[in-house]
Amino acid sequence: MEILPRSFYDRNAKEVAPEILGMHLVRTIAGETHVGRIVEVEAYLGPHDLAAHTSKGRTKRTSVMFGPPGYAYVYLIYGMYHCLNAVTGPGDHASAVLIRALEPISGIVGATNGPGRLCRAMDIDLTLYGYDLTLGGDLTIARPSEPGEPFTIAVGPRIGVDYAKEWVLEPLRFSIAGNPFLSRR
DNA sequence: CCACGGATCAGCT
DNA sequence: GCTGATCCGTGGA
Repeated sequence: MEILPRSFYDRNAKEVAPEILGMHLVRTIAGETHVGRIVEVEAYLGPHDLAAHTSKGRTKRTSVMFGPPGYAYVYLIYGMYHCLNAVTGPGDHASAVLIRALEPISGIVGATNGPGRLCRAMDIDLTLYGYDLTLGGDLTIARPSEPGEPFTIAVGPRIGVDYAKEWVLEPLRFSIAGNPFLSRR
């Protein structure tokens, strides 16, 4: 199992997003390891992308995205759910990839087909805001040692961004075609 | 200070 | 398909 290095994240979110499909999200809590295969993601490109949180400028909430890539951007949505992103680049480009769905591999309890649900199942909250994903610590992303079955990548518009004007239909949602653990819709 | 709304989900009709 | 839950970041006064 190879921990993805910072150079993996140090590219445009549009390039990183399809390549992160099939990678393993590894969460360690109190010595227990939970592993899920990433099957659905969305790219948020930067301040010019009206669907991205960084389009509102640099704030305390979004500050981690304005820094170097390879860190976790976790935020609270609708007062009840957390969402996990990996900050991408290049450099301090203020872009990120949202992890939307996982296929359970080991140790996972609860549903993981949706960004809010997977954070609940993996016990991901604001304490992991800004966590370095390249350390191989409590939260990391790794290339599985077994490549697994080849898959087709499905592309479509992002979910829940109706406010984003001309960006609503941008094909920035990537998923493993036909995977049974995709989020609904 | 106060008001607003969201990168969601579950439950009901 | 529609709505309520639930709360903090954000922006305007």
